[in-house]
Amino acid sequence: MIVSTKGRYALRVMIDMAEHNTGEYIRLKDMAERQDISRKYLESIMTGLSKHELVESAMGKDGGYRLNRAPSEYKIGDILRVTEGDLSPVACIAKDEKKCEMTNLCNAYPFWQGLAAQINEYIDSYTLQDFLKHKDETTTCG
Amino acid sequence: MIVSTKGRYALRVMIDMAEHNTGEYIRLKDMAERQDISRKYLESIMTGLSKHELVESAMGKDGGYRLNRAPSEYKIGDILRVTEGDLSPVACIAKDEKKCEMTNLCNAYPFWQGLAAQINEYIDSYTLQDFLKHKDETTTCG
DNA sequence: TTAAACTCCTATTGACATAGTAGGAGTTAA
DNA sequence: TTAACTCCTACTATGTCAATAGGAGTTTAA
Repeated sequence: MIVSTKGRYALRVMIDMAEHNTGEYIRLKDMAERQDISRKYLESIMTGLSKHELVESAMGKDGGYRLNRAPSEYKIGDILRVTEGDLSPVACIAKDEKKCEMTNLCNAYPFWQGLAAQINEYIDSYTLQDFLKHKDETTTCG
Repeated sequence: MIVSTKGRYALRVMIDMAEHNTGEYIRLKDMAERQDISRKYLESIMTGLSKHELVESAMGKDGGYRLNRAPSEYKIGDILRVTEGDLSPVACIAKDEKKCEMTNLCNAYPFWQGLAAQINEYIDSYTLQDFLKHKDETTTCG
């Protein structure tokens, strides 16, 4: 599995935020309820998104999270890469993998690189805007 | 990770068999040594490939495994799907997954379906023939 | 006919990642 | 000052991965 629950939740929540994008901070509690995700678990996801500056957070009463930029400025790839850490389809491609000593011998290596490129190209070809209900009809998702 | 060690080994071994494709049965021991894979672990991989009729096996002395058809008749996707079982990039797309009750609500679902389609298209666009050293130069991998 | 060389089958194991849970400390606006 | 939040660290149950282990069954050649 290339994208875990965490990544799927992150995407859903970001869509949720785009749909409720009034400029006000959105309460974590509300997002958790709408998306049927445990409040505690969603917390850890939002912290990650916030640290990577995909969202802004505000503490205290009337605090919460809000988007940083227009929905069309969020590539889905950015959201997934931040929450998942690594989207490599195979271990021997992953960044933190100690360089596979068979790389030069392995006929399959370029094949895996090509697959990774395909995947990143796809997920970077959509933005949050594409997931909004009243979106531009010229782009359809999937 | 969409493709585990098992799938990568399976591909490497199938390439190995294509490179030593004389019509004779190839000893598991030899493949394991050439590819630096544990004999016992490779056993379980070969059993799977054999059960799905991607290779033929012969027991007893001078037994082993051999390809069933020409290297150009093996789509990489077939090899990977058989050994990995499921290549879905996300759990909510997987065949054996109990149907996600949010499917109709979830704006992201078609996006994931599209990603799965991309991946399958890519891995089905190559065959074992593309990995042979003296291959036709018009197709290059990766 | 016997034994070598192989495939085939069913556990078992250690390591790691996933998907949360738990509890509380810190922050801010009303 | 207190309610309602975010933020932080640690813990746990479950499952999958990547093997390993041991032996049963099969076939061919000497």
